[in-house]
Amino acid sequence: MLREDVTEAIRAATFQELAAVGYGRLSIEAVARRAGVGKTAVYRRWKSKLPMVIDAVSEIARMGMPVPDTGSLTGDLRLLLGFLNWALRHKLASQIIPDLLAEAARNPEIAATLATALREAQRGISAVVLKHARERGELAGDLDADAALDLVIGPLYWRVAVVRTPLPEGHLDRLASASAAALAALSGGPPPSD
Amino acid sequence: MLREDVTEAIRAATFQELAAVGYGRLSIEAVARRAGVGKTAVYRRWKSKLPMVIDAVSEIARMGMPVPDTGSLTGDLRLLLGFLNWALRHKLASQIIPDLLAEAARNPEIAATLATALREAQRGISAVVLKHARERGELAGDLDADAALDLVIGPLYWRVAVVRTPLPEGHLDRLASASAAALAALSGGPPPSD
DNA sequence: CCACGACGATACGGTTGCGTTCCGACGTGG
DNA sequence: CCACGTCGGAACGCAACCGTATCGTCGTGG
Repeated sequence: MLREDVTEAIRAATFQELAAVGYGRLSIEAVARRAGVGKTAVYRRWKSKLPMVIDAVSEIARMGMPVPDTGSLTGDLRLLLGFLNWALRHKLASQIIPDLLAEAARNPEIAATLATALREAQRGISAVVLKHARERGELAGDLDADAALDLVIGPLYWRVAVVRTPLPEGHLDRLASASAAALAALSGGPPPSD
Repeated sequence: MLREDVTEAIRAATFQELAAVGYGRLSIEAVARRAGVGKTAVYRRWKSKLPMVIDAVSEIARMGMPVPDTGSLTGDLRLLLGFLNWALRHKLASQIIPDLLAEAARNPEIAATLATALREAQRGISAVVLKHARERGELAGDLDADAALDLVIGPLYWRVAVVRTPLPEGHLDRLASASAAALAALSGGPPPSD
């Protein structure tokens, strides 16, 4: 009974509004205005702005990250970093993600949504990549998966979404091999002797 | 002529309000209310909320990060990470910093303030630590200082300020040695052979 | 062909914050 | 002792947004 094209227009407007003013300042009036619909259409779908935003985010978060399998840990990491860089550089995402992550510190529902939408997917991929590396003998077995994820994602997120400085040529390649070395050191240090 | 205790009360209230509702929702009325002063006292000092926030942030950002010199790269990194962890875990800072960093993507003045307040200090310390490590022969000479900073700060910031998961016992120690390995790999890879 | 329901538009009263103005109280310096 | 400027408090008109209600329109299913 609800028209899907209207729903989609509202979702798109929600993203643009989130990027423009952030969750804190986001107003349903502005979303409806931008979507070219009446406020009625919005309130008919969601009770307030929180479920509206959560729905929009959940919708987009089904974009699956590809699971890399290049044959080497450094190569897998390079693909992951490339994808992450591509996603974070998209204009809307680079504004919205840090904003929602900051808001998640105040809002448990947003935190839960982002946790399932972003981090669970990351975790699954990370587990596969690490398992392959272990099978190849590139890593020892006793690796903390969370810490490994920090070491791979942290530097690029910090650079792209926080510092927002352009990446020099070849940066992702160097980052991938540096992260591989960090993982090796973390896993007990078989290849690098320290 | 302006009473300094009032100014300080407003600054403190600004931080608490920033942590509670974020920059987007921060209102001068709420700050004055929380500080127990009249709106007059605020407008007498700053023209609007942007200069008020910038002044408060600039004020607090004079907290110098200590320059570590433990005799080893891993030890220096461990001290840096310990300080960063301590700062980021403070209740107000952990809410305010991600919020302002997200807002900085929209607001050049906030971006500039944070850049000088946070990143210039980091950069100076990073330069000293890397110089020491080079003199000790722990790193090769051709190291990109920005990339090095990403590798050290990124994982911890991601974990503490974004994921917000408790750090297990010994995590900072492992992170410090893993980061040292990453820096070695990045600098051309003399100690770890790759 | 008709009833139903979603649609955009408009208006409503209520709340919040803006930035300004005026007030009486206080305290400090001349 | 008096003038000045800051203080907290209150009120102002204005704007934005809330959530709800009420229109007439339009497309679809019965």
